[in-house]
Amino acid sequence: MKDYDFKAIEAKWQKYWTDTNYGIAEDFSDKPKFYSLIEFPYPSGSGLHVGHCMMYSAADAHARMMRMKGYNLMFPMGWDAFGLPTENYAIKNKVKPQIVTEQSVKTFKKQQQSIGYSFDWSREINTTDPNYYKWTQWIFLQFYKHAVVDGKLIEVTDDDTTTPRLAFQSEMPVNWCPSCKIVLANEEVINNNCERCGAGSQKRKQKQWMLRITDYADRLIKDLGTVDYLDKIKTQQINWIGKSVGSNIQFKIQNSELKINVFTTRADTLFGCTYIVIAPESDYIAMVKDQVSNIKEVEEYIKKAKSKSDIDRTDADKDKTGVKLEGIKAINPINDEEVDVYVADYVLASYGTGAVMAVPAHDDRDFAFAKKYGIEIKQVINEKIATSLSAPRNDDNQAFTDYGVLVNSGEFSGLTSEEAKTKITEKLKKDDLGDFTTNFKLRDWIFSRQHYWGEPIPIIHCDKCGIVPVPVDQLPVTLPDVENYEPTDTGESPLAKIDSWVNVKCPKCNSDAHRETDTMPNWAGSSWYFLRYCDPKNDQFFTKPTFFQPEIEVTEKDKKYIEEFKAIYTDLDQKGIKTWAANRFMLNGINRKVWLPLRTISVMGSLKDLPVVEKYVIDNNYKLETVYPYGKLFIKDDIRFEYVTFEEKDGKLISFSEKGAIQEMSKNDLPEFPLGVIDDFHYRVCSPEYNLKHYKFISKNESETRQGLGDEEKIKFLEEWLEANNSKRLYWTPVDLYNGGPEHITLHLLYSRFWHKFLYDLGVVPTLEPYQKRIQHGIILGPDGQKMSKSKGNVVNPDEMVEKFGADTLRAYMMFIGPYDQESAWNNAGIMGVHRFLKRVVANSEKVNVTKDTNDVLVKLNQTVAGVTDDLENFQMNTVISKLMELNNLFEKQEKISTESFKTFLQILYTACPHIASELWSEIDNTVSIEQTAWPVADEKYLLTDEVDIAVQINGKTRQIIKIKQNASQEEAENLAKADTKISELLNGQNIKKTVYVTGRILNFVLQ
RNA sequence: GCCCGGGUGAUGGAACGGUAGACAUGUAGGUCUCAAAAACCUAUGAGCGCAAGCUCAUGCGAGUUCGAUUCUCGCCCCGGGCACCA
Repeated sequence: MKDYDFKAIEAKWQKYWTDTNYGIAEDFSDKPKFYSLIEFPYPSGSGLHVGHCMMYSAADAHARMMRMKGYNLMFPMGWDAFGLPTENYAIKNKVKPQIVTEQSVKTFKKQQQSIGYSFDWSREINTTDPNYYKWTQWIFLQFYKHAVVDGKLIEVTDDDTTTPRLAFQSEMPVNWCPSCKIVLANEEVINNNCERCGAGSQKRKQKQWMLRITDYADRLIKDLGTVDYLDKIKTQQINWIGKSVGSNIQFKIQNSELKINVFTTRADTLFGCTYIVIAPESDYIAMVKDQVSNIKEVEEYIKKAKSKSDIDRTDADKDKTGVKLEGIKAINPINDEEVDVYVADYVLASYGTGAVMAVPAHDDRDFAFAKKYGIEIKQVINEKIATSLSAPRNDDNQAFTDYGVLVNSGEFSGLTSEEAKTKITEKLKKDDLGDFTTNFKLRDWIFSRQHYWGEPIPIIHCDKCGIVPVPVDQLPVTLPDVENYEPTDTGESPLAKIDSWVNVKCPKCNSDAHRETDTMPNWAGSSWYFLRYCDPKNDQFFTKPTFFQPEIEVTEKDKKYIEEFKAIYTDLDQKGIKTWAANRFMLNGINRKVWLPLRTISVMGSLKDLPVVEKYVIDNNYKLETVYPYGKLFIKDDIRFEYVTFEEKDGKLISFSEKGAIQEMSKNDLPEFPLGVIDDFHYRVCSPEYNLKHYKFISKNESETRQGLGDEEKIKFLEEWLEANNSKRLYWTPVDLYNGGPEHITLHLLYSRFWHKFLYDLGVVPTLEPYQKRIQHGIILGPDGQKMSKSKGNVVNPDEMVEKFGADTLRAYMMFIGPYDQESAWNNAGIMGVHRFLKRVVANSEKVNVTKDTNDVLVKLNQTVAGVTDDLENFQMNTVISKLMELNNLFEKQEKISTESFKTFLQILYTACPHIASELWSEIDNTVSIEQTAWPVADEKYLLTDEVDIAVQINGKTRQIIKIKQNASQEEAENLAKADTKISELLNGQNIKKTVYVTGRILNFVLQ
């Protein structure tokens, strides 16, 4: 029997892939592009984790299939190498972090290559490479040089000190980790402890660089509607941003000019307000100080509150405390009632206005506080159902926090909460005592770190000129060599000690100045790395052109169409009908595919008077008729559009491609869009202006000077432009599939989406969102079901597994271990089973011969091809392997296996186990190597077999299995079933009330 | 408290509303061996039965259906995220 010498086989094929440049993606290929991105690792000294292997193995299998399917696939790898562990190692061992990083990268790369992942090594990037971080710094400078004003990105001149820049310095109470000696971002503080080392964090005030992510908060929520992420991921992002729509309401302070501004989402409860509360840190305290008679007591309380740790402050269960401000009263602007003012630490200074109106009857927190301090509880909302029994419920021991109908609210009594929120705020607005407003939980991003191993912030401080950005042509600002990497106790970065680096001349006035010594957090480099892969060696990466951004203007005509489509889609929604369409834009052969809801195309078509969707036939059996002339490009405003619509035929979606060829699509290929009523946002996505904005690739100046040109000339201009060196980025983006860990779905994903939107506004990236689709892998636990950790001694080392069982076994086991997105525990017996499977494959290869397979084998083979293709596309990796095992088990039972069948089996096995599949293939066929072959397609003929087993049921219970022609009629089936002795006995003499027959599945006799 | 997931044999897990438990592990018995390992074969949800077969089984309780692991409602438990965010 043949030996399975995996070591020799794997070495041989890994060398072959390197020699033949397998995995290197081609820029501007004629093939359709597919950008498959996996999160790049932090190269730690301890080497690759099996969790990495899980993601790489699955993504590599998918990538290899996509290449065989004819895609020009980019599957790059790089290193997110700035960060604390490296710095800490450097401090401890007195080694340069650069050296530590280099060694770790070497280890990682060697490990990845030993498992045979087909990364495009020609695009390898490293965030610590000055040629890389030059552009991280460039982006930072753009943040500094720009501001969002009235929803539009504008440039800010260097001497402008008033416009709120997107990167700015601020004296901030920051989270200080006394152990790491570092300022932590809010997001890095978990339960008041440092996310890295677990030490308790402290509050400190320090000047920090900040990024104004809050200016993008709304768009970060809205644009989630255009991408294909799991609901779970979308909700988590939405919750994190925490948008809250409400009102600001002003309470005048009696005998004073001062007004206290409060934020509330429940303006409808304003009549029930019996006191107001301000946060201990609030600036209002200083403003009212002189009028407060018990100011000593108040200051004492504030001091105490500030000294409490966040964990005590934010524990919702703890007893509420506070102090009344004696001597002052606030005036409720809706009814001019006097209410007391309290200071209490259950109100946060950092959210809203730092002050709230308290309505104890309708808010749990206010209720608890009012009970404790004996404050009046005034009922103003009744439950809708209980309107007739208008008895107040002041004695209950909880607040009624739902919406209802207003009572005791003057002219507003009888309104619903929803109505009253608007009406009350409108009235206040008239009196200049309130307005509608929106708040976010998301805070601006603290972007400074006081460490060595990060990108230097490219800023120079000059005594005369103030903050001066480093001129772009002087980038990168590189890290100097340092003797000692320890951060200073003053909270400054170790860079501050390097005089030769710090002291520079001001680029503006040439007088003495000094460099910013803070560095960036390690979220910086990872916020745009996927762009660099597209064009990793370009030293003019983010330069011209700036894209023209037209104003979005809604015309009367547009409004009419919005109404029209609102009606249509509301109707479709109510019927529970879902619609999809793909919209593909062709630009000089560059294929940009955007999946959009059908209505998008409709709206676009209508607005531009294009007959895309002309007729709807809406009845019980929904049918959509498209009359768009398929295959024809048309040109509008510099853009070549091409529509691809889908039609449902015989339960399958048929797409009409540009060449007029009909291509079948699986429904799974298309994301489902929730069909809600079109709002302003959907309109914007749908509007042609929006899409123009998306795909306009010429500079504003160019556009203005070229307005007189004909379409042909414009296209020519575009073609020329695309040949310019920036176009690789446009060719590859957006990322079609982004694969990563669950731990990154709030921070990294949010940050990189924010950067991308900013870059989009700058006009240097062509898409609104960086990632079209995001999936995530589950975590691999140790054999004991615990999280793997060195201290628990349950770490599985991938090197050992490769040594013991081979790379193919490890890869296949990583796919087989469990559902891709769920956590799974490592099982040593499990990997043995997979290894056994591969040994059996090798054994079966000896039975390959010129022979004809039985129908059973051909049926199973084709089912496997169809099933595995589907599973790989959906990352259902565990069933990919089990289906291969099933087929192999069937092969085992055969005397001989035909060459053709075995070759097909090897092609699909190749995705998971490329080494052994390549080897066995080369033994059978030396004319072409396996990775050059086209992905097999299941033969329909074998998917529908002549004979099938169907279940015969009586009253829904299976009583017999009979063999029957696949497409037998109900009559034939019934006769055959009744001829069966068991069935006939059971049916004997009984009345058949009804018969249900599902072709090829079941036959059910209902008796009685 | 709020928002997402998820509950199926001894175990990891499969099942377009249509034969529940594929595939793998484990266990038991067997073949081969002086013996063991490896490999291979057989059995393996529970209960009843000599057998044919029957009954019960997908967290619990209802509902829709000829038929529910799958859809709907209520409840219980587990995991993840957010959490005094007004």
